[in-house]
Amino acid sequence: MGRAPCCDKANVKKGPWSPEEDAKLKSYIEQHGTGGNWIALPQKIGLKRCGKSCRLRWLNYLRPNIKHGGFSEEEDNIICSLYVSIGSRWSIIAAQLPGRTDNDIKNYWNTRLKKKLLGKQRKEQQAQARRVSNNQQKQDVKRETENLIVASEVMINQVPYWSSSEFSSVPMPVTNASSFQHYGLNNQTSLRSMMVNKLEGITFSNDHHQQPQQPYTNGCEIPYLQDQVFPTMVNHVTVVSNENNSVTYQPSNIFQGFENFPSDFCELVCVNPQQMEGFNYGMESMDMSMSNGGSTNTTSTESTSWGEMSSLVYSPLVADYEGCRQGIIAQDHVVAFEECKYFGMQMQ
DNA sequence: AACCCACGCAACCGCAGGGCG
DNA sequence: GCGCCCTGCGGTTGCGTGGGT
Repeated sequence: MGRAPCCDKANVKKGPWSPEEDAKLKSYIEQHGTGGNWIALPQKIGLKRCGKSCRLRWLNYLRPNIKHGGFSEEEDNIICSLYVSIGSRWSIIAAQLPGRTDNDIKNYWNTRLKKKLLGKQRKEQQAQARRVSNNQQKQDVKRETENLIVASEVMINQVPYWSSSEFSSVPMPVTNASSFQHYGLNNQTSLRSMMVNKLEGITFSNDHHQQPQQPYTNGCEIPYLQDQVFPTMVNHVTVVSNENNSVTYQPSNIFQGFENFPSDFCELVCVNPQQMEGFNYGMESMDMSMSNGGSTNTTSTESTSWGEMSSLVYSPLVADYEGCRQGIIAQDHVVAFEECKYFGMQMQ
């Protein structure tokens, strides 16, 4: 017993649409609308097409104000930043790009942007491999590799770090994809306003070398960056004991709920973990800490200043891409990404 | 000129989720 | 609560085309 077909496949034409079919469909919908029933539409028009096919044709091609090809640098930026933020949620990404369809963006990403970014990433890796020639750097690589192994094991086992007994008593912040829907964050404007609202009362510091404890309105504190090895997707929450014995919680894993987060990124993390440094909390103007493998140990002598981190404001994968770098600077096209990170911290 | 291959794009397929009886 | 129907979405496929040999 399979699912009933949506149409009589024997009497349905498949393949490319002819100009006549396009004209029929377009004129009918412009005059009568879809009637809320795509399945019945082709019969009304006299088209031997599946209703789903009609819908697709209309949405992706015949609909007014559709743009095809010729993606601008600005659109590239938006796509990159949103992909980093939410993954392959093409319909959401398309909603931020007037005149673009999810199918178009998906194709554009798969055929161009992905290759472009991965190509740059590989070049970076090769260049870095050449740079790693002195002993100190070799030691760094060894250390980071060890951390990668630990992180990779966790990722492979898919055991959320917060499920460990170590964190069992810690109220874990949760952010997931549905959070966006819950807050009606279906467009950039609402995302932005949401962010603005949430940021009220928060003081930002541009001097990342200071050690302020920026109080949050919800009582959460943002500790000074004390140590940093390399953050990974599994390395997002730390309990930090401060000098005054108060406890602060670090931001959450922003990918919770994004189980299908792009494999490209997993690949990149595994291949070149250090490249992912700063990926998660690279908010340029917020003091947020990185910590070591989710450990509560904050006594490491290794440290990375926010001055360094600010150069990794964004996923290096994307940051490698000049267009996206510009987008970061402009701060206009990374709203969703920042909010993903921000919600990871705020929605506790 | 013929063939091969890679690429880009349009379209298809299957699944998930919501609405409704 | 259950099942059916429909829509929407994301992944995948297949065809057309252009460049290289």
